[in-house]
Parts: sequence; C-alpha cells; structure tokens
Amino acid sequence: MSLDDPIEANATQTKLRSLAEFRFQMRKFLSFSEIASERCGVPAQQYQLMQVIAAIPESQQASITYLAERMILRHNSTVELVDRAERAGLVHRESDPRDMRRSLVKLTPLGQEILNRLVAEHLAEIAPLCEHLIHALRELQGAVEHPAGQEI
Amino acid sequence: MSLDDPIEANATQTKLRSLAEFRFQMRKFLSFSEIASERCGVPAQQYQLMQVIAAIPESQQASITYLAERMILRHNSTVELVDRAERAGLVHRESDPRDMRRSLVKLTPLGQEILNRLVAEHLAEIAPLCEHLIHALRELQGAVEHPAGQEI
DNA sequence: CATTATTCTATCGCAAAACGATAATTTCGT
DNA sequence: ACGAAATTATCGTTTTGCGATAGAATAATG
Repeated sequence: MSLDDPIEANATQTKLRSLAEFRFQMRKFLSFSEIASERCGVPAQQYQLMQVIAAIPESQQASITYLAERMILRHNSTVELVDRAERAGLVHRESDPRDMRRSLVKLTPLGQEILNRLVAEHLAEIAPLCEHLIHALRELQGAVEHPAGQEI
Repeated sequence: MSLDDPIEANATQTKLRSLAEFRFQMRKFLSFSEIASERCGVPAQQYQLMQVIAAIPESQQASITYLAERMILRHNSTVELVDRAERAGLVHRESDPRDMRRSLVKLTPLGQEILNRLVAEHLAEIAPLCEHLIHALRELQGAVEHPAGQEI
C-alpha cells in the first residue's frame, strides 16, 4: 500500500485521470449549456431555474424553499435568483393562499417560450455530450471498483 | 407536432424532467465535491486545477494555455486561478526553458499531499453519485432518442 | 536578417452571483 | 395565547470570472 510501489502508483494515476476526464466532460457540458442559454439572452442559472419550475412534480409547488433544494442554493441566494428572473420577465411570484409566508414561483408566457426554445436546442445537441459523459463515468466506476493490484 | 397535442406534451414533459433530473444530480455531485474541498481548506477550483495538473499526459506540460483549455476558462482567469493556488502554496510556476513566454505550473509537495487526500476522499464516496448520474443520463438518452409519438 | 505577426502570460477595473447575518411575517405546537 | 419554528426578504461582503489592454518571446515573411 505504498505510493512508492510502481504498480500502486499506476493504479492511482488511472483513477486520477478518470476523475479528471469526467470533470472535463462535465465542464464541457456546462459550458455548452451556458453558451446556449446566453445566446438566448438568459444567464445559465435562470435557465436552470425555469427548468426546475417546469419539471416540478404535480404534487409539489415551486416555493422558494423547494427551488433552493433543487438548485442546491441557500434560500437567500434563491430569492435573489428569482428576483433576477422576475426582473427579466421570465417568472412571477404568487403568494400561496394556503400559507401566506410562501411565494409560489411560476413561469410567465415569455419564460415558457424561452424555456421551450432552450430545451429544444439542448436536446438537439446533447447526444454526443451524453456519450462522452457516460463513457467517462464508466471508466471512473471501473477505476474505483478496482481496489488496486487488480489491474491487468 | 403541436404542443396542444396531449401525447406530444407528455413526451416533452418527460424530456424536460430527464434533463432537470440530470442537472440536479450534477449539482449534487458538484456540491459534494465543493464541500469536500473546502473542508480541506481548498476552494473547489483550486482542487480542480491540481487535478488537471496531476492528470496531465506525459506528452504535455501544464502551461497556462493548456490549463485554460482543460479548465474551460479564459487565459486571464486561469492566470488568476494559478495565482491564488500559488499564494496558497499548492503549486508553483517555473518558466519553460524552451520557450521563455510560457510558465509551467507544477504541484508543490503540499499540493500533492492535499490532492492525494482529496482524491481519496472523492473516490471513497463517489460510487453512489456516479450511479445516480449514470441512471439520469440513461433516462435522458432514452428520452432524446424518441422523436415523439414513439412513446409506449 | 530585419521586421512584422502571432503567441503567451500578466494586470486591472468591472460585473455577476452566492453567501452569512439579520429581520419581518406567518404558521405551528402546546 | 404565546413561544418556537418556518418562510421569505434585505443588505453588505467576498469570490471569481471576464474584457480590454499591455509586454515579452517566438514564429513567419520578405
């Protein structure tokens, strides 16, 4: 189990490369998505916000707290994100009649329209990126499973 | 091909949900990684930088330009990232003797040590996250492949 | 070989965005 | 009814990436 052992070191290097390659593919995906969004004049996070709102399950409603969970942001950051999206005319707030503390966030017609366009654009170009990501993930899984010494 | 068609609308919703779920899994992964890094006192980007440097193929060297490509950042942002990592004692610059314009970035012993720890920690906890990501990616691929109307 | 173009890194001011701390309002528990 | 918890909002701060710009080294061209 020493890092001086050349076999061990090699295994470590393989894992590191898998990890790095996976992250690279992820960054490429993120970059692609960001460019696509901003080409429509929408910052990436606002696109993500709209996506979360539109993909919400029937049983749920888009409160700030829910959005924060799904966006993996703090509440206050989510409030600010919704502020920006609202200022851009993409979403609007309604206060929940059942709980006056809560704001429910909904897409405006404009938001819906832009979201449709962005989703279509993503779906059209996403396939090869998914391929690369899956491939990198599989490599990574493989590398992780080998507790070292099991390399061919 | 109208969005008023309920079947079509349903297919669209499926795709949207796949996309959203995939992104959610990605954010969870990113969040996990960020927390792990910062627990070691290293901002996530600096960890990524070290990863790229350590994973570099034999044939390459870690110039700013190369790092920018792999990190998907502008050159100037990369310079700044390296500045920060250098200030933190994780990396250091050497000027390339073959081309005096280039700076080659290398890990310091401290950087190497922290990277090892972070990689180990990631590898230890990464498996379930990979599972979820692959699952979401497969769903997404499935949804994308169906050009609508082909739903069961 | 001289001169122009290109490449590479660095600097600086700016803007976007996330966070922590704090507050105000509403609802819940007892 | 009253204190505790939940929910959203506000504000100042920090981090970080970018565009514009510059300076030095190398490559290309005549």
